[in-house]
Amino acid sequence: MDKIKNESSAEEKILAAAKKVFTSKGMAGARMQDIADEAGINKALLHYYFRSKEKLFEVIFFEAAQKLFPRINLIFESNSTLFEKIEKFTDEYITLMSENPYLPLFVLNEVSKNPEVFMKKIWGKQNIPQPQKFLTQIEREVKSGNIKKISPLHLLINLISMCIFPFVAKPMIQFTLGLDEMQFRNVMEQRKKEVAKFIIDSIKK
Amino acid sequence: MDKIKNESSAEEKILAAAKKVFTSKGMAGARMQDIADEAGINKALLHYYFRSKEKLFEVIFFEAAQKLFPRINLIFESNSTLFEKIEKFTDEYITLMSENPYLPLFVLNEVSKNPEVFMKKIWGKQNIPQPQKFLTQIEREVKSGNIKKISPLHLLINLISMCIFPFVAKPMIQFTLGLDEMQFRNVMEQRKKEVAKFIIDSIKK
DNA sequence: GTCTATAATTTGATAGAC
DNA sequence: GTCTATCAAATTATAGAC
Repeated sequence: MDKIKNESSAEEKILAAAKKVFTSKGMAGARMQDIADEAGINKALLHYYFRSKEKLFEVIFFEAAQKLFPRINLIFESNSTLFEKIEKFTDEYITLMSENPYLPLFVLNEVSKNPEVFMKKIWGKQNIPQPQKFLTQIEREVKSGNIKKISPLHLLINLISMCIFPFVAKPMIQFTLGLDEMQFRNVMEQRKKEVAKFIIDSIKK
Repeated sequence: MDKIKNESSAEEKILAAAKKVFTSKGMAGARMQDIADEAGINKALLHYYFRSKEKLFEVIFFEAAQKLFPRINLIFESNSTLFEKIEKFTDEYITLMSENPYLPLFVLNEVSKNPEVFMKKIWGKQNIPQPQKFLTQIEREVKSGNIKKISPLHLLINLISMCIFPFVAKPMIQFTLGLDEMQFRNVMEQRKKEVAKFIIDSIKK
């Protein structure tokens, strides 16, 4: 129970190192030796705590996937108004991505390399995003004439695209626009409001 | 999946096979044996035509990268009006991505794993996207009061995000929205007009 | 040019001392 | 729990026959 807080345990060091190596190199590109070096421990110790590379990867991947997805539901299923949901989503989601910039590309890439496994293991439970309520709400707002006529599906895709893509294309954006780390962070900070404003401007009457 | 034609030369068969394997598994995950099998030839022949795995990868990667990027410039640097450029960009770009759905994730992923090499080798020449003209055009339209006040930078990021992201997140979107291949294609076809309309609705006065 | 066989290297995983 | 040493399998690359 009484752990010295400054020193993390071997298991914690391994998990932190594995997260760093897997998210930057991917499952196929990561080396157990890289993770051991990064954790400052021996390679054999990885197998002592986590049976295999695949087991270790799954721990990191599922933690990442759950960070990326389920929070969407909390917003979609709340009782806020449409505009409130849009503002809340952009703010919270871009905040989350800013804290884990490598996460979206890592998860999307691994998912696309193994869609079947992804579906079964991650969303076999209760984590499936249920955008239906959000889609229905948009349709209702359109029909009641509160917003312009727009496809709920495309509005949803637009919202998510504008929040996540900048992190997927981070190195590309930084290079083409000549942004250093701090400038990139600032631009993402601005987007929390800019994206919501952009969307609302497009759909409000 | 495309069958590799019997009458094409060995080199062509290898390139087609390498494209398929590399874009689906990435550099680290691809196996020379996979490529040889896919091409219907022997593994040694890969090394006869292309010295090493890395050389073969570079051919595929640079071809893919050039398909993804330089066409942007043609639109950005044309003399069309802002609205025309937006409509042209969404239409042409989504068409291009629909023809190569695996390309964006492949390129973005490999770029992020090696940003330095990417910068030097791909854009050391004349292929660097020059969005400056487009950004200036937006600023001019804002100042002259033709469109709403908006950050040119964020408008550019929004435009590209909405065009490319759906292909990066293709498996995720298909699963959460329950779309088969044909339905996904149809949704992307709709987006050619929907995205342009969405943007123009947001910025027009 | 294309193949079979094999070398050389990398890498995930284990054995066993402490 | 942690280490060193080592195995076994996978994988890139080459040699040499045809």
